[in-house]
Amino acid sequence: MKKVVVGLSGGVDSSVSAYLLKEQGYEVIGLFMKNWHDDSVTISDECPWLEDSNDALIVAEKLGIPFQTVDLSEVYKERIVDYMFNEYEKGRTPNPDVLCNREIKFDVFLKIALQLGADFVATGHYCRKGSVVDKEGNETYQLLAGVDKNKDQSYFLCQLSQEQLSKTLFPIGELNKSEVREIATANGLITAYKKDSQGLCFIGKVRLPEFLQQKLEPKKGVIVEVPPTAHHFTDATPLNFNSKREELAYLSEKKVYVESDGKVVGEHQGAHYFTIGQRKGLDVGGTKEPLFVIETDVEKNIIYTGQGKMHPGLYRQTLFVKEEELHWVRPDLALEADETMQLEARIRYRQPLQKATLYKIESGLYVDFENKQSAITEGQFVAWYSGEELIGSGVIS
RNA sequence: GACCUGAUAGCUCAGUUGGUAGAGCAUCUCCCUUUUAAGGAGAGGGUCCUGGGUUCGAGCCCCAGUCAGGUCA
Repeated sequence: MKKVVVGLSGGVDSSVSAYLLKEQGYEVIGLFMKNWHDDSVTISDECPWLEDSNDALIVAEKLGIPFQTVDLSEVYKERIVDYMFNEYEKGRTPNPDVLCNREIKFDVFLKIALQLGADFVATGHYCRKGSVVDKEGNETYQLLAGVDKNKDQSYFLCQLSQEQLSKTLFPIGELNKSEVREIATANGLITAYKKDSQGLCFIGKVRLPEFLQQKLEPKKGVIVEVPPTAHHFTDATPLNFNSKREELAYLSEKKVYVESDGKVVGEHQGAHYFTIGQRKGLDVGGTKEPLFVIETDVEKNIIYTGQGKMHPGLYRQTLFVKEEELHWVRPDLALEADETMQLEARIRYRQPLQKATLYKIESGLYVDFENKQSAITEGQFVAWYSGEELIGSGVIS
């Protein structure tokens, strides 16, 4: 009998995952990860992890499976929280949950599971695992979107490797959320109607500026509004490029603003608390349309904004991923320099997939979108899909 | 120095023939969402520059003043 360790979070998804595995005849062990216990930074008043671990325990008892708790908060802080601070300090906008999957759930946690003698780990993610076998008989695993299109969480797993996928099961990937709740209800799992978790996994909902102030000191700077008539947007694009590379390099360039490109419209408490595309929190009124952040300069501590959702500063057609920040879930499909691939991609969770063309060069990969994208943000992950399959991902430069 | 225009929510402004005020933006809350954002819905918020006067009643009319911008000598 194959042995599976399920990460029981105290939510309905992982509860049902455990139930399904048991039904399928696996020997199931429930393991609760405690990764954070500083409640001072969370918005919710209670002590969420205590309640969650308790729910996880009750579910495990109901299912009659062994249950343990592991405290991974030390390594979580090192690999996730510190990474967050570092990224924000550099003016980038990290995605801690993508890292959490790569570094914690499918690394540290996976290793613990293997030490417990498990053949697999399982989670309550809405995604599926498939596989293809080549002529020599080598099996390559596929990361597929969850059947529930509204809940598909494949994006958060975009950094997983073949090694990690090989030891992973996603029991609820074929189900819709409503079906998951039905199963939970039908089997008397107390998590059946528990509200979906939100915010940073394990930490919960935080007010980001307050959270970041633990490490990043506030410092006053100016907010500049750049008019749509600024030269950055009106300069004619060169028509003749010597090569596709040159064109992509041009299209992927970030605009560089200086204070005199616009007028000072307000003051902020630190450019590193803001991200591109952000509207709330600028505290600048008096405009006809809302102001959106089009760029942050953490060196000079200036926030550049543009008026209206359609401001040209918000849009870019092409982005670049550095070679060292490029990851192929399907290494067998990895591009060689000068190769291209037409598929679809997204630059944030739940964004509808966008038609794009990948273009590989020695130093990295261009993702060239058919339509210009709003708020392409450094530090976030771009993930590309062929149909339902997530092929690869990378950090946006 | 004279004249003109303006002074209304945190900001930018609208306010009909005088009947105790509105819109956008901002802010807050909620919804959505296992990142950051975005998005959706709601809410709060005004000595209508000050002081007089006319009127049953003034943000709107009259007078004086203060401040801001402009024009002319």
